[in-house]
Amino acid sequence: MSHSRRYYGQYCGLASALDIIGERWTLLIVRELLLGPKRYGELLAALPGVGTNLLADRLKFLVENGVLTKPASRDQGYALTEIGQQLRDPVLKLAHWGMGFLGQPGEDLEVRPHWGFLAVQAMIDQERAGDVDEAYEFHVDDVVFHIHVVDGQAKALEGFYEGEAAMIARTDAYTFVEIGAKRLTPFEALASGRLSMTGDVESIMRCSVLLGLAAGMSTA
Amino acid sequence: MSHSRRYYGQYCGLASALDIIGERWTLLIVRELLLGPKRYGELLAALPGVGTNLLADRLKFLVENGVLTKPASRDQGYALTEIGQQLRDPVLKLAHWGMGFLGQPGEDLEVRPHWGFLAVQAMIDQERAGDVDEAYEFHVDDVVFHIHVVDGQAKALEGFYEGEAAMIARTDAYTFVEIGAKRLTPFEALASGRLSMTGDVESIMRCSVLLGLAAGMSTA
DNA sequence: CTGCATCCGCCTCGATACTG
DNA sequence: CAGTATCGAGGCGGATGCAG
Repeated sequence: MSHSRRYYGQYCGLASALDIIGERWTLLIVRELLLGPKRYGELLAALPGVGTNLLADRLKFLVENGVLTKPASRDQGYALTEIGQQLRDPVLKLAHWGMGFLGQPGEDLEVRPHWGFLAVQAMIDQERAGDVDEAYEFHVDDVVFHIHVVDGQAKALEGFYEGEAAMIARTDAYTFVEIGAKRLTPFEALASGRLSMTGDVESIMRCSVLLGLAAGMSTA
Repeated sequence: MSHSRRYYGQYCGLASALDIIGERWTLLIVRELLLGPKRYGELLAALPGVGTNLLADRLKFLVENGVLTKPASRDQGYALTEIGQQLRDPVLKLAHWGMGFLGQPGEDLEVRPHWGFLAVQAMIDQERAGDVDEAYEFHVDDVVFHIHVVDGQAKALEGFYEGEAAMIARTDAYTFVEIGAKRLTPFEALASGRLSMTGDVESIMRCSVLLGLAAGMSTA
């Protein structure tokens, strides 16, 4: 029973938030669960380097504090509660901010295709959602997700779009994140064959604008 | 000389962000600097419990990574860079989320009046900014700040409003944060004399709505 | 085999003392 | 006033053990 966890002891919202999700690994656990419920083993696999005890501790603590729910049955997983889901917005904002610090692709950095799904959610600038009804589909390695723009609102969803996507982009996880980090422009990725896109040119432009990738391309 | 700091080693925006601002105390340092430049000693005073060496380490690291600038002259302080300022949004979102976890006022919890300024910024829901041009002034202990709503945009600013505020609220730091945490309604605070308000009733209502405090009051 | 608890070496943290 | 040096305590990471 590990009592006497380190608290900041400040009557302030931020300090209070950090008392819950400020410890090492915690927000990365949340990141994984933002993409859907996951079992203990799946989390362990998605978080290389985490200690098994530490993961168990974090999960217990988050359950106790109403951020997560325990697996209901054997074949389910930990899931975010309503309160936990409310971390989506701040986490995406942090992720967006952090993209500017992504280092060299290099060596021992882990990449997972489904992180691309989070990257896209982080990159979406709702203010730039045009007044159209169309979808952009992304195939990152073996993971598929899409953005559906309708009524001036852009939503990111897992899986294929139920209908015909106005654009389909195919790439690998590494290239995808690299584009998000603006270490690589979509144009360069296309030219080097690491990215392929099909669809309407104007749709591609609208998608680029939506994701803040339009710099360096001809302005629409 | 910080050797071999702990990194997550994931090619992901969130992990990358946490490599920069994920360590203990770092986001609280950012919180303080969001309210303006501060010197080493001021930070030390605003962060009870932080070690002097740790504060120095964090500051050096944040400067090296372009989040902060060193004090330009002796009588200035550390300041956020452009990149550092971009943490405002995610930090405010986190602070807002964390208000739900604020514990009992109790005993040894530190409170600072200027945290109320951050709390207000975190509570503002821009979507609910009405189509008016008015300001709400807050006097929290000896700290004064105000919200100015104009063109459907609400801005929080330090100091007095240059003009006549449509509402003036006076309270102490503890009560203020307690209201933000929704452990206390403005109505209860008024009744117990811990909060006093002057101004137009409709303006007070609009301010309450803007800050998400209208629940339990008559809907406008 | 999955899900977690226990143990241990190491590194970070927090407090104090010290220096420019 | 603004940091640096040092050291005990405890959180972290990896290996291992154990129950369902």
